[in-house]
Amino acid sequence: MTDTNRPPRLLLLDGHSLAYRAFFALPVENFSTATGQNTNAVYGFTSMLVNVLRDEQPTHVAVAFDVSRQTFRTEEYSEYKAKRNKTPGEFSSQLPLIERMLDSFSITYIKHPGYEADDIIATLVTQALADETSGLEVLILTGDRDSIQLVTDRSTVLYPMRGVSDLSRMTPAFVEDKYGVPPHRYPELAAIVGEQSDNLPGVPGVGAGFAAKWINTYDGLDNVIAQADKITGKKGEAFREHLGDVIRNRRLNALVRDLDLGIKVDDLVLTEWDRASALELLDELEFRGELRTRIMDVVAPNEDAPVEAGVELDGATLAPDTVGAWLDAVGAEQIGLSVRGTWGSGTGRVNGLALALADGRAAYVDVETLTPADDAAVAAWLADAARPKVLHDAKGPLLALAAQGWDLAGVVEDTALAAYLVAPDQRSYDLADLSLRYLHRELAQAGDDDQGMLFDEDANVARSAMVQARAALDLSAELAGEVEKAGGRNLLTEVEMPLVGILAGMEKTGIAVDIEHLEGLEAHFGEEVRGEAEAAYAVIGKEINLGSPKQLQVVLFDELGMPKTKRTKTGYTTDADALQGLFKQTEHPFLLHLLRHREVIRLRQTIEGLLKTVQPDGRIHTTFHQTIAATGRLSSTEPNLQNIPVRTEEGRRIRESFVVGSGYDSLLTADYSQIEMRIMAHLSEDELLIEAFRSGRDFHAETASRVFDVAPDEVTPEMRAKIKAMNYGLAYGLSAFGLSQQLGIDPGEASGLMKEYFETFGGIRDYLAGVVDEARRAGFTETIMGRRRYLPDLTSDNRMRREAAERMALNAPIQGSAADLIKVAMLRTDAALREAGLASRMLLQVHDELVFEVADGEREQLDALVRAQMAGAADLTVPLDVSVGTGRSWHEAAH
DNA sequence: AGCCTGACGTA
DNA sequence: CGTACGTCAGGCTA
Repeated sequence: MTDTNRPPRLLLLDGHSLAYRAFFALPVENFSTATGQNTNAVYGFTSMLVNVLRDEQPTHVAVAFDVSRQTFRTEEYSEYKAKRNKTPGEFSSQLPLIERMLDSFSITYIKHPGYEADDIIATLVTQALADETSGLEVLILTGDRDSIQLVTDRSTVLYPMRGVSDLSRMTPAFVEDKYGVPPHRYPELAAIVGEQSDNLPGVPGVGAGFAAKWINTYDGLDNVIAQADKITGKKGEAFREHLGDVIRNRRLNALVRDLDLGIKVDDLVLTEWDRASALELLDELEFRGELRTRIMDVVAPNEDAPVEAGVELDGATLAPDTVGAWLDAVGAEQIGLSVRGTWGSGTGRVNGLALALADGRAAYVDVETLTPADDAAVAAWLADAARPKVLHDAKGPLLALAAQGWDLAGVVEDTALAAYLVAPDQRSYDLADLSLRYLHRELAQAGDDDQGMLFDEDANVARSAMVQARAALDLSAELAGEVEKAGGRNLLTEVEMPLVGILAGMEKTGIAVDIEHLEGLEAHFGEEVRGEAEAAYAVIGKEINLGSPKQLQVVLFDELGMPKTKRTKTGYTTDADALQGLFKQTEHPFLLHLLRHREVIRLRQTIEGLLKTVQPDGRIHTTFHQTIAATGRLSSTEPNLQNIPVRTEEGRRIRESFVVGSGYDSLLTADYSQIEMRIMAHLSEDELLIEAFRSGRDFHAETASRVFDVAPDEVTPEMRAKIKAMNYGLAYGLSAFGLSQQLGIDPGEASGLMKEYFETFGGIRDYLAGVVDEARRAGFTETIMGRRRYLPDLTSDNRMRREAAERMALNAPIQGSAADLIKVAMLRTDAALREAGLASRMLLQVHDELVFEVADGEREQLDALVRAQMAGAADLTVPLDVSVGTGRSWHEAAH
């Protein structure tokens, strides 16, 4: 907890020297984003900064940077710092990122042409210490020893000892103890000894010990120089010989203390930081986990800064039998709702409900102590569509409430979905963040006594729930304009929000599992895992962990001397492709056992994972996430039912375990065929492609016949396979190299194939190029329904980043439009099921496929209904082809 | 314990 | 040097 009366403390950082240290301390290969931006220096610098902010609680902060290598020192002595390695580009590219990080923390950074960061720091220290009445303490965090001269009773240097975590606290006593001279004499000592890192040679053969002795004996370097002939021995001789160097060193290592920075210490007060832009940058840099949390915990708003009006919540836990009256008083006003409880795996419970209004009124309903009258009032209010409610992520609450026997209607805004449409790549509009901001303000306003209690006391469960309810309401207002601007209103109210109830239903229903069948498979594959492992050990004559790429590399490349495969960050890949390649070259039997071992252990793992998630009702209840995938797709977790094996025969046996539940007739699967290519045909308006789809014939064969200019019945399987790969790869931004890899043909042939393809389908070529151009211009891509994805990297100077963004720009409208389409299909199907009064139900969505459980006697009707609703989900220039199958299991229902 | 990496399953 | 996801085991660092 922060102390409002804490003493003023100025923290100064040498941005350049710290970042430079971090750059060499942290292995660059372990710190880079998916797009190739190195981040080790940003990471290390930020980590040091945040730790010091946390541990030292400064009130004022500034970061100084060097502008360039050219300073008055290099003018005076051209060799100054010349021995330093040429600054690597991997380092320089990170400096702007550090500046952006500081911007978002609202921390001032300062550069001054012709001078070094050290001089800026020295100037600020001098200013800060000049006013003796202010009581300002100074901390200097730097990796440059020149700053030791700035140490006084009121200013301390924090010097990183090794890596970026250990800081040595250099007080006057510490300096004197370590170097034998007081801080202000340190540069005199350094002048004699020299400074390797600045390429300032000192007196050969003279170390810190002798230098300190001379300085102390003669009272300062000036006197040592004046009485230089009194020093005897070889060292004295050397000193006299290198006197020029010493004098030059002393002149160069003196820090400039009177720069005109145009900034005062008072200007450096820490103010509230820009949370949204910080989060955005953390996302961009892919800083997750520990550092991210540390940043969020530490860089809190400062109480001295002007604070936005805190949330004024006038509310408490409602007394028995007063719930109805409270709700009546609210009437039809919009209300923020936060549900406390648990949900998932097909069940849930509610502990409490928090309600908040824009005018500050709030209430908490403790579900444990509800009277029957309260219960009825809550139930009626929740179910009343005319009482508008705002929630953040309504699906969980919906499930918890349903478990309690309560219906939820009148949800006018789900802020999690609104935020997703505004910023699908980010997690910036996080309700937890907004609530936390509010709680921090509450803490700042509350007395010191109850600060620590706010989070765990019972009353505070209610309090924080109400704050959260209010935060949802405020977030909704904050996002409203953004949603309009992003053109997402229609998607939000017509697609994403209505989908929530359907997903909740699917999760609650789950899918039945044949446990015995799964257990049989587990035993079967388990047997083979052991067999293959033994066979593999026998071949190489020892037992290793076959699941360890590290140990495998030793065996394959060192002991068996196989040719090196493609590089990974940590060595050479042992993935299935590479192992197959190695087998072709070496025919070593170990590889076959290893590959097979991988395959069966994976199958066994999948089965074990599934078995663990089967609930007491004999069904698996996945969780669908609606705000994860940047393109608009759903994702599925715990377990992921969108990646159940299907490609191999053995994999499909796992699909046999997903079966129709008791009381139902069968499973039905319905999927779109070539949905992405159809969308591409629609968006590109390529006549030939549209014609290919309208013909209703084998699409890949049809396109192959066009590309190779042969009659449809002369298309060979090879031709078809090549064009099929091309068709699928197009929407991903496939390169000639990638295509050649996949088809196992030479890059030249692949390149020729692509050229031929694009000449045949000119509309596709123009469309793909146009999509990227337009996205670069607008800053985002758009799907058929107007779902956006922002891609700022399209204008990046970094080729890797830019090209990665270009591939995303190619793919997002296509994958995203397909996502739009199947979401609409789900809504239409759900509505039609209800309209028709059918008991059949939707269970799963797998991107282009829906799985249903068919009620007795509804098979034909459901088949027709689903076909119609899926095919009619959009009106494209090409037909939407839907294939349907039914069977006892998911496998049998496939077609 | 928590995080990262490689490997691999799906559309 | 192909987009979008989630999960697992191994192994490193705290």
